[in-house]
Amino acid sequence: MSESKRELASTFSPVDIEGPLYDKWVKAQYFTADASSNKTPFTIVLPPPNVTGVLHIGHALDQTLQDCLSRMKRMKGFEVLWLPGMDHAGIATQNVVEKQLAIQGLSRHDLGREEFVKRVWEWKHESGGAILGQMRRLGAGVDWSRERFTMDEGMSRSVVTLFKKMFDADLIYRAERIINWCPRCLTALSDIEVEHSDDPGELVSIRYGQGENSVVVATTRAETMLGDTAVAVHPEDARYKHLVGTFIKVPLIDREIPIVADEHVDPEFGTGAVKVTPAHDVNDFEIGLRHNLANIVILDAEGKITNTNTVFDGLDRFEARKAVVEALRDEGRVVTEKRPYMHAVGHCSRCDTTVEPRLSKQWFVKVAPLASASAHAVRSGAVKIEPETLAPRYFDWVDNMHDWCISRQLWWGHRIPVWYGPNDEMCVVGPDESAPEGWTQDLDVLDTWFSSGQWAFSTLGWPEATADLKKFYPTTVLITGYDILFFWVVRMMMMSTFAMDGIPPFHTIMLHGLVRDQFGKKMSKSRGNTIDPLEFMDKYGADALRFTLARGANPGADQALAEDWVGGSRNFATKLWNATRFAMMNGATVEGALPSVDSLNAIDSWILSRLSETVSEVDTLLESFEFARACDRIYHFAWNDLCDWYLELSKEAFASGECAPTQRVLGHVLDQLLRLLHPLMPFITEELWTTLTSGESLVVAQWPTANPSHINKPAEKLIEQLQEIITEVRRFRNDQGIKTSAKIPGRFIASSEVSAYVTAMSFVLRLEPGDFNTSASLDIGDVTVEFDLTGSIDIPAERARLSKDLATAQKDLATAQVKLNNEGFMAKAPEEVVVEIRERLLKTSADIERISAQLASMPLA
RNA sequence: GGGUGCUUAGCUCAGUGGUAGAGCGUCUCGUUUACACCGAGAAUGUCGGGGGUUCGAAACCCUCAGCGCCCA
Repeated sequence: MSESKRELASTFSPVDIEGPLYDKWVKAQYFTADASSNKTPFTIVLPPPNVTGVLHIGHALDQTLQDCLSRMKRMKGFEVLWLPGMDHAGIATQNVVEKQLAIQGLSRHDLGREEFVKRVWEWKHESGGAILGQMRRLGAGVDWSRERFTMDEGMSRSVVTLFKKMFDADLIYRAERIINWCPRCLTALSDIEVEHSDDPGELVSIRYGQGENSVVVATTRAETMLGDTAVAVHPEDARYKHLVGTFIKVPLIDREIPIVADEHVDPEFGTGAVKVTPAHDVNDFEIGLRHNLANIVILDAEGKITNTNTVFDGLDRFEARKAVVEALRDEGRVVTEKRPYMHAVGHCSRCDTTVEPRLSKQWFVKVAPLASASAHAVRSGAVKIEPETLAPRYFDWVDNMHDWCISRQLWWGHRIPVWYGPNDEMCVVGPDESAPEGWTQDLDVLDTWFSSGQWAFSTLGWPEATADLKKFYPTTVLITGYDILFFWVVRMMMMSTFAMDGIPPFHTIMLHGLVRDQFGKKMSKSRGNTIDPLEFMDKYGADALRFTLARGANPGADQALAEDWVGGSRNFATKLWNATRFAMMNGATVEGALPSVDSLNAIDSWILSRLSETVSEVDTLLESFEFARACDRIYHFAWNDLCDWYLELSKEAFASGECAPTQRVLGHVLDQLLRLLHPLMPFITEELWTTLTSGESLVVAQWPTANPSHINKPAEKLIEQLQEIITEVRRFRNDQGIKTSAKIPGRFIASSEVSAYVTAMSFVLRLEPGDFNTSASLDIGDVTVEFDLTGSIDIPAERARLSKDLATAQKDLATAQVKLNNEGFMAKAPEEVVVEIRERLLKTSADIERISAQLASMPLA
């Protein structure tokens, strides 16, 4: 890959280098972790993407951050394991294959369960996991030798083992409850798979009963009245006290139902009386339990009215709703109708169908003990949430969790390891056990989260006591979006803590935000503002996309992303490319010892000082997950310090040939900078570094460390002075309309240390010293610059510039004076602040004097 | 309804007590042998409103307004 002294192409083309470099890294097995090493482990498990998914911009962000940390840790000498894989996404995957079958006019029932599952596996082998290839494009340095899938053999064993263990610990039970049912997917859903939105509906008030004993109830789901088994009022509600204990007739079906008193009825809502449909509403179900009400199921699995012996049987729930209201209106029972009436409606997170609360026998995880252990792990400090501002969200969730419905009426997934005997016996069958002859297995499968919740330990070989598990559990840090804190992170916490004898799955949970469009709006297909990371990688390179995402990643905060920003990062890559090219053309080298600090000029000393400061800052920032700020530091060091100033100030040395120390210093600075940037932009840094140093690979190179002996404040101060002088001269030239490229007669009159750098400055400023008659001069502090503008000086422009500077200085002076004249300030402000203000006063006074003199000596026109 | 976050330059965002910053965009000039995916220079903010604490507030406290997110 890296012949020494190879020249870099004049333009940088990401797509040409990225693929081959990634292949090189994988082939060299840099990403393969060694469980037998004695290095300190650093483990990250990749939040497993969905097997049906493609790489979206959120993955790109998530993986960029993980890759950045794991590459840095590898360079720091840790035994890094970043473990990849996918989950089997029960509903989503089944949907994909069912859609394919539908094209042939087939349903999964036509194939039968066994054949259908076989088809799903075939689909997975052929088309599943496109995202894994896309991760390679991004440069994700994961350990492919340890890739896992939630349905693979090892993980399946883990799932069955843990199910049994939890069952034996009374943490899993089967019960008839109201669950969220998707009438399209025909399966139960857990609470978190339901998304609520405020939708327009209709609030209908209906009169039950006759005359004085009638009661008006309000509902948005009129059709459920067919399943009503009570009317409930608040026990203290004077309006209804006399009716409690009496019976009333449900219209249309003429069923007699009791009027019951229940604390949970809100007397303020509607008329204060509510209809109770225990089989089709969670709250009503609770009321039903308290009052021994019958549960009458009036909707079938597909959401059609059933078993009511009315004309409504067979109607879809939404048609039935209209028809029921119509029939009630005909009977004069509709008191009021509010339309539109906004109310919260649950939707299936997979297909958006309105979810139906349904009474059904399902398997549940009893979460209370697990959730409290998970909460404790964070409260006790065993697990840290970054940024900690997001911890309250975590606690909100774990402290108020409902039992978790884990059974799904699907075919694709881990089949529940429970078998039933001929006389309603039941047993849980572990991995190496078999069910009694003639018994049949539960038809349902487990929620996908039940297996992905085990990701942190089952991927390492649990329940076997493997070397991986010993070396790499618990994992070091989990990096994921705050949006799945409740979905996945909490489940990992619960299941890991239980399975691994109380040891939580990670030391730190690092949460990042979501990627939004360039105006900060949420991306969605319907808005049409989605961003395809692959497209950006094609156009600007993976490094550019990564750097842009990392640069936007402020802790816990969402970030906006626009194509222009990615273009900007590409420009940064090109800048680095050209800077390295220029450096190599001028003999930059990493050979030999770095010259001793004392022997260096201030320019070389300064860049080494800035490098050390940058290395130290970036290291601290990355260790504390401050990706955005780390990127910013590197960007400004590379572009401003290195390219704008150091390279420019060194050009004179290169031109003169007296540049041996500078060649070595420049080689060192680039070497260190490329190392520092490698975790963020792995491809271009690798290409440049191997070319510059002939080293094997940055992936396994050592992470840079700050050198305290390189910190040189006097040199920094001096270079700042040079920068000020150069900037002032440039301003002057600009105001005088002199082209940047034009060489003009100019010389410095400087005492002090500055005088040693007048040649370098003259080179940068294109000033030619020599004998000439001064026609204009510029005072900058204690340095004067004289020019020969052959009489063509633009007086008004110069006067305007000086006047502006004068105004600024006068304003600064006034501010400083006010402070120093303030008794409170003088008495209470810390000494160093007072000193600072005094210095400011002196400097601005001197500036004012100088500028005033210049203005005074200037002709008026 | 409960909780929580945000409001700083045209846009997107940093900035947790001492003269307001970045990237992009805008304006002027410029093909100077690393780079026009560039260089030089410039403009732009009563830091959402009001009150308070403090010698000093974008930052701390109170309050109002607007926007967002999570949960019900």
